[in-house]
Amino acid sequence: MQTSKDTQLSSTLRIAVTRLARRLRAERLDTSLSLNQLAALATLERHGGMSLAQLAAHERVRPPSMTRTVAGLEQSGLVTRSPHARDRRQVVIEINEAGRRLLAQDRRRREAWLARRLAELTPDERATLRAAAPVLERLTQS
Amino acid sequence: MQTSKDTQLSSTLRIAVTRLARRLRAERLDTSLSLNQLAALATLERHGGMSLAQLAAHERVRPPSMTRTVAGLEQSGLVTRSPHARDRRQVVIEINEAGRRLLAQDRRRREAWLARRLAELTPDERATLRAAAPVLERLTQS
DNA sequence: TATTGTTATACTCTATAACTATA
DNA sequence: TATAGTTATAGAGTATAACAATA
Repeated sequence: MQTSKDTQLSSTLRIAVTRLARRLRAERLDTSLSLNQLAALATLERHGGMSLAQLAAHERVRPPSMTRTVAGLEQSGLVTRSPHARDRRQVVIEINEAGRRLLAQDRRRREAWLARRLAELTPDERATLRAAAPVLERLTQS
Repeated sequence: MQTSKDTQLSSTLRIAVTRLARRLRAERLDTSLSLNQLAALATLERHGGMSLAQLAAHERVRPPSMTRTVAGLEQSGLVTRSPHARDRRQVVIEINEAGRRLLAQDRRRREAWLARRLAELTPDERATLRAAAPVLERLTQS
């Protein structure tokens, strides 16, 4: 019974989470930045400055691809590139203030969409989601 | 207060759902099919047979792109193409048994990963998610 | 004449291989 | 000699434009 219930929970949760993520993704206003550029920018914000190879590894792309992605971000004035203090082969890439502003804007837009959907729920349903949110977070950390 | 809490709920939920969806996406074994082919196949399973133009509209791509996507699916033996009964300009694309089996396999794999994560939670946490799953589903329908 | 689907062609994004500069 | 990053080039995947078949 427990097993059968969890199989069903896996299924329902997978479908709901996948669809909700797709809707959220579609809400980006962006237009000028590609999804990959946006993802790289978010990684730089979250983990701080890093070398091109490290950033490429984070995003699971090859260094040549990241070279182009970063070039675009730099041209848009969202990141800075500076030589590594000790190893002059390396380049340190960091998000700047404009980059942070853009990410904040993007998040606000998606969260505004979600907040409108949440407002259509009953208070009980919202309470259920408030309880579930930290559990969903834990799922992604294991 | 309510507003502030919901702002936070939007934020937490957005992050958790986005990350969980990314992990689930990464679990596909697939290898041979592209993500777009997989998505088109799932649409055919969910909505039944349809013309190429209808399928392209569903997947938000242009007809020439869908021509190629469907060609790959047909070559892999997962869909059938047959002329429309009345309008011979149209082609009806349908998923076949092999296509359904492949989708079921793919889902089982992702759900197995999720079930393992769920098994690591406490019974209370699982109960919380069971209550939340239908609410999350409602969110995507509004 | 309008519509469905395909073919021709170009653009974007990614990859591997070759190259430059540093270690 | 090995490593970090860039440049050269090729392979997916998508798009618009032009075309063939049918309505």
